[in-house]
Amino acid sequence: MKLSNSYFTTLKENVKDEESVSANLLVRAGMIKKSSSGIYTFLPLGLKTLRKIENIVREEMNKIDSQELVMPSLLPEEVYIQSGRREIFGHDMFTLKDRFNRNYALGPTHEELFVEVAKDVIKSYKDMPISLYQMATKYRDEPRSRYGLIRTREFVMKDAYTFDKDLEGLDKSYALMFQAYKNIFDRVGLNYKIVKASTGAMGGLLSEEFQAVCDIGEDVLVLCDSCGFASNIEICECKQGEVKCEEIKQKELVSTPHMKTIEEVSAYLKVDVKTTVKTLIYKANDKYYACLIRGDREVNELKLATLLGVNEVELALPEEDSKITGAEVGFAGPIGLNIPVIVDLEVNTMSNFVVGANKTDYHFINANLSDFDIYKISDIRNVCEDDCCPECGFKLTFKKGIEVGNTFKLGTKYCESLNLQYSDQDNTLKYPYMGCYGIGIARVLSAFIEQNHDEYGIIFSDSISPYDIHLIVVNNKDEVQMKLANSIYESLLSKGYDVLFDDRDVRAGIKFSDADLIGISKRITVGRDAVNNEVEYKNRKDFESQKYSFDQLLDLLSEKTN
RNA sequence: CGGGAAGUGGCUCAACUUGGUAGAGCAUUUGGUUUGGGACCAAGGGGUUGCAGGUUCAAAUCCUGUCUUCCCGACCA
Repeated sequence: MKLSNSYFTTLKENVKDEESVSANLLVRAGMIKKSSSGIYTFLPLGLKTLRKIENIVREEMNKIDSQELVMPSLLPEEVYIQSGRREIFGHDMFTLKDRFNRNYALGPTHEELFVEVAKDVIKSYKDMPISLYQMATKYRDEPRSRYGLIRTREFVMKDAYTFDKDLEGLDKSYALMFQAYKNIFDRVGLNYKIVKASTGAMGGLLSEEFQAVCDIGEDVLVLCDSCGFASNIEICECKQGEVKCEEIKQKELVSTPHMKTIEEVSAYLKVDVKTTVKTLIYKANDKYYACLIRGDREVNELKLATLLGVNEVELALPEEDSKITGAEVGFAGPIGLNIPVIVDLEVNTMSNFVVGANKTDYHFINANLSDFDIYKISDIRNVCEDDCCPECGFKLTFKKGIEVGNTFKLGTKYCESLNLQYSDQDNTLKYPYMGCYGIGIARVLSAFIEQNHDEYGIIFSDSISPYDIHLIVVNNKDEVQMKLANSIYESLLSKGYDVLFDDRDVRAGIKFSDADLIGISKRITVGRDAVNNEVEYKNRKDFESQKYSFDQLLDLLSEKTN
């Protein structure tokens, strides 16, 4: 592609309606353009890059004999009502009506349709395993779009689904897909971690996430360098010692005027935050529970919801809190409370601690577990960096991650709710075991840029660089340079390289800066050495370029490709 | 949905506090000088100041409403 006559636009400065590095670089490099919040146009250069990622994904899917198809985005709302997921998605689902007032939805995910498609071919145990995938646009009405392409309301996802006759088959299909995912992210060149995660609204037996390590990531990854343990914080178990001091003291009511937060209370009483216990009132299915965790910890709502067997829990509103405790918010405590009290495992090891007294401006000191009734004792807090690895007891490290891929062992859940059965060898009807596997294509692109850029722009890997080679002619009015550059361009094209040829009539500095910004992995510069039939070559990530004759360069390129 | 910030030419911003009818840099057009890291000189073009009301002789500026975007939180297969 010759730049002089193509759609190409770059910006010198960051734009004001993007904050993240990747979104700014994508906009400045002329790859994307915001249409509205969380909705973007992919411009030619951006689309080309996206296609590179898609093609890697396609190749790896095809390699494991997964077959591609495409589902519609516009679907009757009924599809989700039948599977019971209309309610689960709630406001996350875009819905609309057609001219006959029929209800439609823009598909947020496609398990239901894949089951319908699978029904047509799965009649017998002999018909499995089956593996299908698509690259399709998903629509989710996110309450808050964020970080450019990382959290959008319309996005392309590769989603794959496997159907097996039994759990053993699912394990095999899952392992194949899992390896394909590793291949994909390795080929892209992403720095990623695989962590255990919640099965969440998908339900199912196992969920693992492929997380691109990145400071703006929205997930917290809990990692152990010693044994390789890796988990999303949302489901990471807290390893808890049993050591407990004697309950030697009697509880004592003390005045703590206006001290509402744990920090204020511990500072006022001059005690370590670690000797305080906070009481949080949660609501689950309209019932209230008091949750006790150490003052400096935070409740893991997923663990709490799982413990109570509900889909979600929410913190009680201040007025509800006050009604239950009889005190202002900030003074809740377990003693004398008439709702069930759930004690975190860690609190179970504490004694002689500080808690709220259910009386405004008062706390108890030297309170103990024997001072109140306990409904349940369970792990309900988030793991912290001072905790030990639940597997091997070694020190944990925390990292932030962007979820770029997710693999689920769903089990028979969807096949049951959507009634997909097959005849097994013993002539009984059974439900297939399903797996589902997603990759957010544009998220991969954004996460990659977050990880691979410098002060000048993007630094693409060879594998997802929009073009193989960026060819610059320093002075397009210089006949010698232009002639050499043109012959190199033609020659590279004929050898199958995809080349972006900057033949614009602009100053060299502009060409170099644009090249740095858009980040094509390899660069050939035709300049003053053209008279000696020499050109310069460098990788985007290198500082210095090297001089080569074109023939030498061709050899070099083919070596690198092979 | 709560809290915060911001909407002024294609982009980044100034003028707003203290009302007087919009300005700079970049981009763009023309001419000239330049030509290996975002050049310089000269001359142009381009804006109903997000939108709608209100106050006023007069509104980018003050008031009210509304829309949009970003950030923090809530939420998130």
